[in-house]
Amino acid sequence: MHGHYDAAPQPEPAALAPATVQRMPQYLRALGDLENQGARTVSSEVLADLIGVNSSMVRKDLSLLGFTGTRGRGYPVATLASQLEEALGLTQSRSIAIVGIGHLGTALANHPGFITRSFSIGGLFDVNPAVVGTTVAGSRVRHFEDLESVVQGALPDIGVVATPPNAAQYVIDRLVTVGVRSILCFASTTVQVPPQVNLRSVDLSHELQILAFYNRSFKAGS
Amino acid sequence: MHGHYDAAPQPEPAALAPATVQRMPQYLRALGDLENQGARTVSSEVLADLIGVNSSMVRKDLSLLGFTGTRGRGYPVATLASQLEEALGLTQSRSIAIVGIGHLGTALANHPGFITRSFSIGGLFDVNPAVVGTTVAGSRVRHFEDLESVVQGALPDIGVVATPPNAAQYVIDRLVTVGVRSILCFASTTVQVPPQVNLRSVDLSHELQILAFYNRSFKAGS
DNA sequence: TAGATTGTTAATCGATTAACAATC
DNA sequence: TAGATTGTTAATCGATTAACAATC
Repeated sequence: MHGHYDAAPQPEPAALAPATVQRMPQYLRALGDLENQGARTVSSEVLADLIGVNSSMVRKDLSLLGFTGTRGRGYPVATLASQLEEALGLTQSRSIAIVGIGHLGTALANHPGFITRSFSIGGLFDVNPAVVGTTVAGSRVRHFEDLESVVQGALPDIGVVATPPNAAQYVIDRLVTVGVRSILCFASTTVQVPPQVNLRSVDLSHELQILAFYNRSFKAGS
Repeated sequence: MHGHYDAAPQPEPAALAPATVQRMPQYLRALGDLENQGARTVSSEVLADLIGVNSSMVRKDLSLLGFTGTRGRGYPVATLASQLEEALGLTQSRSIAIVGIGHLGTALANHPGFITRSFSIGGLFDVNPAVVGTTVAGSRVRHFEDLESVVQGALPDIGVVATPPNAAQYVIDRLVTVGVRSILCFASTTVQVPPQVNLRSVDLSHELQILAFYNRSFKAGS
C-alpha cells in the first residue's frame, strides 16, 4: 500500500474558517471604497466599523491570511486590496454561464460585479423561444438544450441558475453532468448537488422575510 | 423612580438566536416544497437534509419556537408552515419601496418572492428621466426627489436600495429621514445607518467571489 | 408491541472579544 | 519620545452536535 514514491504528506496550510472567507469580499469592498476616498492606510478599527465587526476580528482575519500592517500606523490600503484579491483567487479569470434570462438573469448579466477582470460571461441560456436568439449584455442567448454543444471545449467555471423554481433541479443536474463544479442558485426551492459540487443558494425573498421578522413589533403596535 | 403603576417587568420571551432566524425562511421554503409533493408529515431528519443541517438543530430550532411534533411520526407539514409564517410576521402585510429601477430594481419589482400575500409594492423610485413615469410591475415609477410627497401618509415598511453604489448612502439617508425603519441594500458599497434602523446588505458579487475562493485549486491546476 | 422519532441535556466545537505586550 | 496600533493569547460567548430517555 505504501510505495517509496508516495508524495510526502502535504503540510496543508490550515483551511480558513468559513466565517473568515465570508468576510473577505466585505473587506475588499470596503478597501475599494477607502481607496476611492484617497486613503493610503487604514486601522483595523476603521475597517471594522465599515463592515460592522470588532477590530480584533479584523486583525485576526488578516493575520490568519498572512497579511501584516504596521504598528502605530495601520494597514496599507492598496496592498491589502491586492493581497485579498489574490487570496480570493480573483487574479484568475472565471467564466460564468447564466441559465434563465428573465428579469433576474438579465440583471445579473448586466451587473457590474458579474463582469469584471475576474468574471466574464461564458454563456447565456434560456428555453423561451421569445428570448433564445436575442442579445443580452453583448452575448447571444442560446437554447438550454444546446448546453453541451455550446460549452464544448470551454466549460464554464461557475453556473448561475436564475430559472423558475420548478426548473432549477433539472438545470443543476444538467450543469453538473457537463462538468460544472460551482453553482450559484437564485431559484426559490430546495436543491441537491453531489458532494464534489460547490453550491451556494441565494433567495432574495429570505432577506425580506428576516427584515419582516425583526420588524414584527412595530406593525403589531407594541 | 419606581411608581406603583409601572408595568410589571415583562417576562420577555427569550430572543431567538440570529442563526435560528436565518434558518426560518429556509424551513418555510422546504415545507412549501414538501407540501407541493403531497407530504403530510416530515421528520426532523428529512427536513434537515433538505436544508443541509443536522437533525438535532431542526428539533432544537422548532422546540425553541414552541412548535411540536409527534414522537415516532414527525411534524405536521401544513401546520408547521403556518406557524413559521406567523412567527416570521408574514401574516402582517408590508409595503416595499424600491429605489433604483434599473435591471436589478425591475427584477426585484417583478420577483415572485417580493410580491406575495405578505409583501406589496408601496412605491418605485428613480432619477433617470427615461425611467420616471414608466410603469414597472404595475406601478408607476416616481422621481426620487418626490419621495416625501409620494409616501406621505403611507410610509413603506421596508426600503429596497438598488441604485449604483455612489447613490446608496444618500438614498438611505433620505429613506431614514422620512421614517423607514428597515432597509435592504443591494448596492456594492459600505453604508451606515443609525442604530434604530434595521439594515441588511446583499452584494450579489460576494457569492461569486466566495465560490471563486473555494475553486482556486481547480484553476490553479493542483 | 416494536420501531420511529421527538424533546432535551450535556458535550463539543467554532467564532468572537478583551486585553495587553510589542513596536512602529 | 509619546501615542497609536498591531499581533497574539486567553477568556468568553454562541452555535452545533451527540446521545438518549420519553413516548407516540
